[in-house]
Amino acid sequence: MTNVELARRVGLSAPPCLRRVRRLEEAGVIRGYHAEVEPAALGWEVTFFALVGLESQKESVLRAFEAMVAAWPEVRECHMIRGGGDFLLRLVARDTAHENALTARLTSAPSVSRVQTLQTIRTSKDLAGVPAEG
Amino acid sequence: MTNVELARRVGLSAPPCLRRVRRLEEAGVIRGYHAEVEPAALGWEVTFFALVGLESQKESVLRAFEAMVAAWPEVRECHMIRGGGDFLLRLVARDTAHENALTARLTSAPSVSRVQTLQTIRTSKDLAGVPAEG
DNA sequence: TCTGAAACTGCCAGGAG
DNA sequence: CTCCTGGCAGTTTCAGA
Repeated sequence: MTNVELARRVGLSAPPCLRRVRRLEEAGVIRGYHAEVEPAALGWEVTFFALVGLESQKESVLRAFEAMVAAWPEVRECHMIRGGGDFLLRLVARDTAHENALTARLTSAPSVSRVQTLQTIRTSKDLAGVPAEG
Repeated sequence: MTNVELARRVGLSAPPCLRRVRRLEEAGVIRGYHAEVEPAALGWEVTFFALVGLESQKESVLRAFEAMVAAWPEVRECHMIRGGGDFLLRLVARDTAHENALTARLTSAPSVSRVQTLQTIRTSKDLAGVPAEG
């Protein structure tokens, strides 16, 4: 969207509207801008999640796991879960074989004691970010 | 990013670069553009996931559940999970009390038999979309 | 290559603290 | 009185043909 279009929608002239956006960017409220792509069109047919349990809850072990998956491009998200030594990952794979390979790599990774894959059949809702002023 | 900046990065002049982008948009490879915002800055302090099990695997029940959470603004994602009658949700909440209320609403919703909340302690990786040509 | 439009920069005015 | 915020005008750059 152009700035003048945005200004028109919020009922403001263009320059102060642009200044507001700049302020939001510098304040970190707006972290950036992205193009939203179609995964299947780029050859990423499978999206799945993985619940990973580690053998230890030591901070060094947790950090090591996070560093490992940070280097895997197929891992898109890594969330530490309350309750001790568990992570929820979102991964993408080119096909089912690729997905199996990724799961195997996770299972055999250091300090990993348990891997539960959550394969998505269909996604009925997929919105980014948060509600617009709820 | 401006088109000329994009063209410079990919080593192309502006007009053909723009034509390529337009083709990707029309082909559906690029679904749209959006700003990435900081949830905490807008008052959404808590992000959590929920694994929801339903009492039935009947399609009508699944659709009814999807329709229900589609109307909840706090539910940002809803993925049906292979294995039968399970869903993985991503939710945001204003605070812990709000989170508890959302969990309670889920637990007491029609056809819901089980709710396991996955509260995120920290997120070490959070990338949108898919790898850029992996 | 060329034209219209949009992004951006000063400067000024008005209102709230 | 000062600061914040919005509007106006001019310049530069970009989008689109």
